[in-house]
Formats: sequence, C-alpha cells, structure tokens
Amino acid sequence: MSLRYAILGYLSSGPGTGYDLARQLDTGLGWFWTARHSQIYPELKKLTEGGLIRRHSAVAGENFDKFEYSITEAGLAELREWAGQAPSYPPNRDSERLQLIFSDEQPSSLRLHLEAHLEHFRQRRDRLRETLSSMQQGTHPRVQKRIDEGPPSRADLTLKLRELAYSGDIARAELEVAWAQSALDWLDEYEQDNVERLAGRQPG
Amino acid sequence: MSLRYAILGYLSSGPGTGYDLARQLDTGLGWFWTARHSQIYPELKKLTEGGLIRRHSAVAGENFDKFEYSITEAGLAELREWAGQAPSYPPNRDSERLQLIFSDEQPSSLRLHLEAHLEHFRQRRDRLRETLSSMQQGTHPRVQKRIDEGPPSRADLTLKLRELAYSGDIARAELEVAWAQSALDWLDEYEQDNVERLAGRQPG
DNA sequence: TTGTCCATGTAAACAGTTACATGATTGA
DNA sequence: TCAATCATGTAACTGTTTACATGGACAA
Repeated sequence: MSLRYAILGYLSSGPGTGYDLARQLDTGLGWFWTARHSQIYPELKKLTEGGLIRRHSAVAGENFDKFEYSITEAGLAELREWAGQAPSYPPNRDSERLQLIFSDEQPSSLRLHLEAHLEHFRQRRDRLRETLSSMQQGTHPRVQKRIDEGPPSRADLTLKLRELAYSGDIARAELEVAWAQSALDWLDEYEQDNVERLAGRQPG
Repeated sequence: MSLRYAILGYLSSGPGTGYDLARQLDTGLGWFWTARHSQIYPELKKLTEGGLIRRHSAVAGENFDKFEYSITEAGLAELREWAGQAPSYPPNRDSERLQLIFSDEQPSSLRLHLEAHLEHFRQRRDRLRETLSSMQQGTHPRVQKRIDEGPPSRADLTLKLRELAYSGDIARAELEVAWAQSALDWLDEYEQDNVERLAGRQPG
C-alpha cells in the first residue's frame, strides 16, 4: 500500500521517468521502499488516472521519446495527508529467527547462519553510512535537489529528517552486527565445551 | 515461503490443531511469523498432501471431532534441511521511515509520529520480555514441552537459541525506544527554537 | 438463551515476484 | 558491431489480507 507514496515522495523532489524510479526502488539502496519495474509502470498508470501525477513526453534520443512524470497539487496534498498520519507497523515476519530457533538439532549450522547475518548487516551498515554521508556533504543529487529547489523554510528539516531516518537504520544494522558477534562468541565457547566433553570421555 | 516452516516448526514440538496454529500465528505475539487462519488451513492441507504432516481426528466434544496434525519424519527432515541453510533477508520496506522523511513540510505531525513509534516499541519490548521470562522460568507451555519431551541432548540448546532470538528482538525494540526518545528531545528543541524565532520577530 | 470461545473452511481482492517481450542509445 | 545501459511494458504465479460462511461447546 505504500508503493504509491514511495512514488509520490520521489516525484515530490522533481520529475522523473519510470526507469528512474525503477533504479531507485529496484535495489532499495538508500531508500525505504523496494519495487520492481513490473510493479512500478502499472502503478504510474493508476496514479496518472487518479490525477495525482501527470505524464509528459521528454526527448531520450533522436527519434525516441521517454515519459516523464510530475507530481500534481492533488498528489502533493495526498502525500502530505499520508505522511502526517501515525505510522502503522506490519506484522512481524522474520525467517532468520525461525531458522535460528529450529536449529536446536543441528548446532553445526549455527556458525554459517551467524556469519551470514554478520556479513549482511555489515554491508548494509556500510552502504547506509555512505548514503548518509553523501547527503550531509551535499553530494546526494536527489536530496540536494529537494533541498535546493524546495521552499527554503523546508531545507533544514529535509536534511534533519533524513539524518534521523538513516542514523536510525545505521544503528539497527550496528545492533545486528553486535548481536551476531556476541552470538559467535558464545558459539566458540559452546563448541569448545563440547570438544572438551568429548575429550574427557575418550582420553588419550 | 516461510509459512510452511513456521507450521512444521510449531508441530515439531508436538501435535496441534489448525486452531492452535491460528492462535499462535494470528497475533504473532511471542512468535516470529504471522498468518491468518484463512492461510493456515489451506497450507495444512498442502503439507498433508506432501506427506510432511499427518492429520488425525481428536475428540473435541460429545459428537464433534477436531483435527490434530503431527509432523512426520519427512517433515522433520525438511525442517532441519531448511533451518540449516544460510538466512536470506527480504528487501527493506519501511513505511514509517517513508512517512518520516516526507514530513518535512509538516513538522507539526512529527510529535504524533514519534510518540506512536515510541509507544509501539515499548509495548513490543514489554511483551517480548514477558515471553522470554516465561521461557526461562519454565512456564512457557510449548517451549517447555519441546525441552521436556525432545531428546535430552537438545534441551540446553532449545532454551539458549530462544534466549538469543528473543534477547535480540528485545534489543531491537529498546533501540527503537531510545531512537524515538532522542528524536523527541531534538523535536522539543526544534519547536522551542521556532517559538523563540517567532517571538523575536514579533516582540511584545 | 445469549454471548464468547472453539473450530474449520472458501472466495475475492490486493501486493509482490519472476518471467516474458521488445526496442533505442551510447560508448568501446 | 557488440555489449551495456536506457526505456517500457504485460503475463503468470505466489503470498497475504479481508470478507464470507458455518456450526458446536460452554458458562453466565
């Protein structure tokens, strides 16, 4: 249900094509929503039909047009209305945790599990840091465009809220890294104990 | 795709009805997966057809039978195989963050947003603490059943992995609480500054 | 007898992923 | 001219939610 607002939000910083959106949302890097182009193009159509965005042709090559979309006043109003509502939280679904608690018959797979977790969130943390850093240095094109071309009264808040959001996500990733590290420390001890127990049983 | 494993995992601690599963998964409380009964009953049928669980009648009232499901050897093998794989992480989708970064034109809604966030994760933290606590005290029926009736070699690990999982989720909730609190502190200052700025402009 | 919980299903709609499909532009 | 990237769509499938539907058990 948030895809439409992710699109409206993106376009609220300036016009863009479906392809632009797909690049932003496909990877999900530096962004808070993900979607494939196969979901984006139909949604752009719906938003256009609803009058929340407008579609116009733009030159892509010599005899080839692309379509740019711009947000309308109605779209801006709907985005603001949505942003001002209290957040709602989706039901928790965490397959990593499920796998973890049902590994109690195969502790041998725990190291793989925890190391993959560690690596995943290290990378996420690093990419989030890079993105935040580029925003703070003014080299993030889209955010800088929003700051430069939006109403001056908004500029400070634009950056501050991104900092809040990204530093929060960075802290989340750091927490996962620390969690996995302490779990791996425990696992070292656990496996050491098991080795000693087996050695004690069969000395020599 | 994890629903089948959530079900297999639940049944790996002992037999249960579709209704039992629905109660566990409907609220998602103290659990890592959520589903409605409308999704559970068809999935139980599929799993039965695949030979991963078995269905048998059990007495519910005088002239009324309910259906109990038990995991089969094939089901246990599939559960173990899945649990041993490296975790994979779904693409990030976070409507709360989207709402936050697009509130830069309506700072007036930020307090509502942050207070709702704070309250949501305070409650989640408290419920997770209660669940963990009941497991550690041996009063969590389902987990205690798994510990008591499973192979003794598994018992320590069953509890330890639940502790890892739940304490990790508790730490996540605590992080969100701390994040929201520091954001609210910033907001207090921000609004104070604005009041002073307005007062400075129109003194008296 | 009335309301709450126990108990089990199906149907329609919506959201998201994967696969299919096509063609232009640009730089090496 | 070849590969990578730009650019735009549709179709089929899977997963999830909401709504529809039914009926027994049990306690106030």
